[in-house]
Amino acid sequence: MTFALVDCNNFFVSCERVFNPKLEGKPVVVLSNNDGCVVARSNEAKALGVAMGVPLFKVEHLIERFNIQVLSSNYVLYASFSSRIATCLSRFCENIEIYSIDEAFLNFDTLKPEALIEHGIEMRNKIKQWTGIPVSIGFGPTKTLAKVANHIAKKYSHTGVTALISQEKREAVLKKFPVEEIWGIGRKLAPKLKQLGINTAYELSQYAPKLLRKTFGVVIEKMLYELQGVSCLPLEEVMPRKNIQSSRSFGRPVTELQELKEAISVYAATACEKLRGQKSLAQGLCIYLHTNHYKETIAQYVNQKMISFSQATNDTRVITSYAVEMMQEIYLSGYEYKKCGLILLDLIPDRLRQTDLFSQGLATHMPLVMNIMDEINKKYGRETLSLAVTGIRREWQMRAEKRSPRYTTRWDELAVATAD
DNA sequence: TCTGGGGTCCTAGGACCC
DNA sequence: TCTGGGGTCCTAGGACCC
Repeated sequence: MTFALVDCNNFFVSCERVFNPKLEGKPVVVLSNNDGCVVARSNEAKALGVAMGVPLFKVEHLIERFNIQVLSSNYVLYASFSSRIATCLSRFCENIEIYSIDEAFLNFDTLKPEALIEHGIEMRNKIKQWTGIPVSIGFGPTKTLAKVANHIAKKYSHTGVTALISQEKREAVLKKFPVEEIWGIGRKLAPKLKQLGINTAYELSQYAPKLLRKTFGVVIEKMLYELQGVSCLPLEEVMPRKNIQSSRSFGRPVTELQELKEAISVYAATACEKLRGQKSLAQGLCIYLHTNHYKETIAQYVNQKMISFSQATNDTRVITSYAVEMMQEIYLSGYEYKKCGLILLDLIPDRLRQTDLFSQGLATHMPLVMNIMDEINKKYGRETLSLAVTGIRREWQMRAEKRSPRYTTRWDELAVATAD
């Protein structure tokens, strides 16, 4: 087996730079929703000590002192770059797993090991040329080793491409690779492994598999084999979601039921659009709301409610009306709410649609109305059509004060070429 | 003042059954 | 009174990822 992992460098920052070249060479960070945390950093910002995931207010001093450029996140723009990159990749390989917005695994079993690096460099150059986004590429006999290779490529390689195929090279690299940097070893597991004397990826790969499984479970056992070059994690090309969640923190504390109903309706519309996009139906729905648990001085309230539908659906109107009703049931007045959200549960393919015995006429029309709504929104921009219950003023909506224009998906926000 | 959002998989424990 | 053992299904919670 030969896997490649293609990973975009500082993805969100790179997207911003494509349309705003003045950001090139400068320290730049991109913020999470609500402008809360740092979720992407340019190399320059990393070098200044801005940590991943840090709340903005904690690095305010660095931003001021070093004049770091700060941007709100623009997910519509990033998603559009992501799909362009996926299109490029499909020119090089038929078997692709889109792992996240900025990463993809590719299968290259048919390519000779000697040819990998050259092939990688060509892919990298083409992606840069066609989309403007720099990527790093790692090759390995397993997904975990491709991840390690990608890490090495990003950190040490001039070409941005690394292959870890031969036994000797793999061992040499793993002996210097800290155990906490392995894909799947997080903040809790790393100290436990170190207590057992496992400090490097190599030491993990040489541990007794059965003992490891007993202490940490099957996930870590698979990791051990993956590090040895035995593939346990297959390429998963199509991954329809099993649940779809939509939620946001509010831009300000929310106390009124009316606003919560608006918010949950907006999230329902987003989630249902995704649901139809992956051609699924939901069989259940969970909604939740809570106050700000970081604020110890205010009264706290957390609640959720879950239901199963009698008939699987992807109709925004049906799901919204359930969501609004459920919100009414779990809402209590007198609290300052920070966030609410909704999860569509137990998704199944929509070809399994069961028409209800008692509502045949209506049921057959429902998909059509939703399809038309999706088409219109796709053509004329998000929320050209929406349900009235989602509200107009939406004062509760999150902050995004420094967002760049949606250059690639809105006619009115296209980039403009000027002569200055 | 200011602390994201959306996922996956695994496991332990309870309820229930034979 | 005996209070075993194995199986399934469900759920909540933990850990991790980007």
